[in-house]
Amino acid sequence: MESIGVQEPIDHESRVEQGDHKAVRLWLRLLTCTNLIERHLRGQLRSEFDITLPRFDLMAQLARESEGLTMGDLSQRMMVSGGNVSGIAAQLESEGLISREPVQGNRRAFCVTLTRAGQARFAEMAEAHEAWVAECLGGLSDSEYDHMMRALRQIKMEVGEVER
Amino acid sequence: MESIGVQEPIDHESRVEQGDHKAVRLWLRLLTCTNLIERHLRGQLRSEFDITLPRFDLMAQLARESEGLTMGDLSQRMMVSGGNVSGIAAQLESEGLISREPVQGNRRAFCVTLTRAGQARFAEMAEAHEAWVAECLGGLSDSEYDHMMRALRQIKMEVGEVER
DNA sequence: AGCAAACATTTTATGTTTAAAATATCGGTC
DNA sequence: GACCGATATTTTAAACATAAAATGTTTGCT
Repeated sequence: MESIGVQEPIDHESRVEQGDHKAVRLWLRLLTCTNLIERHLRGQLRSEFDITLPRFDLMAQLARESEGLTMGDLSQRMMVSGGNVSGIAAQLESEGLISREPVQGNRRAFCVTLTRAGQARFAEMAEAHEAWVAECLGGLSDSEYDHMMRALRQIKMEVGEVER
Repeated sequence: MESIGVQEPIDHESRVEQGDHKAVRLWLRLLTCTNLIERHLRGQLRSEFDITLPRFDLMAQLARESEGLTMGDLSQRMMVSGGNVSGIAAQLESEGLISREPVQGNRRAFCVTLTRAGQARFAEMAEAHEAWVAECLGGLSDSEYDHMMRALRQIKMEVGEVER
């Protein structure tokens, strides 16, 4: 016997119905797109570099700050909980890709930086990552790109206001 | 002592630098927005209804299909693995919000439906959920909304092509 | 009928993520 | 200098997520 529901390929967005309002429809499409891209990147990182997306993300933060970042900085920038960063950083440290050194004057904090090996490894990955993202998003025209950027900036602001 | 990096509010997008290309910049902004909204909804569902987002999502699928869905249908529509659905469904079932009954003619499959209690509970939550989403996305003009919807559809198609 | 392949689901092992509690440090106040 | 609230991090427990193996069912083929 067949599956009970529809047979076509289905995702968050396809199942929207009449009763749903515009905002919800947009939200589900946004969620679907982001999930699809994230899943793609995750798979590529795994198959090409045997690394997870969170680990790559942590290294990306450090690559942009040669001075290093504290655990709290990383938590904020990666938008994940502090406990999560602890775990991810522990793994990267054991692989020799990052180092955590005490901050003089504040014994609570660590200064996390990419090791030389980490820098080299990240450089490889970043190039591939950028190409993968371009495959997904590079097809937009300049105008579409600008519209998206503008709309997303506004959305970000509104969520920020709602949250307080 | 202060945090090592910048002091301003920071997220995925703010830390983009010159070297990054357009596609990456758009991707990070997309990711930031989706994460912010998802986090907001997750928190609201938790504080207002003491339910998690995955459980809400599963119930939302069922609410749209009064005939019920199989576990496989749910897995496809929620875009998560089958094993994951098993766990989430088990919890909802133990709370009496969904029921799983055998499908006549196919003893492998279950037909999962919302119980009467589940329907009532979901109706409350859906109304609040829609309002929360509207708070986040309702500020866009019709034109911006249309642009977003169109661009996202195209992105979805391109990712689909890349994936094969 | 017998058998292989596909299907629907659950189980298992592993890993991620969060919120909250625990630990330790810092800064200021009295 | 002792206390208290804020800060930085780690640990813990529970939920979530995946892939892969296991279980049982169905379908098609000979």
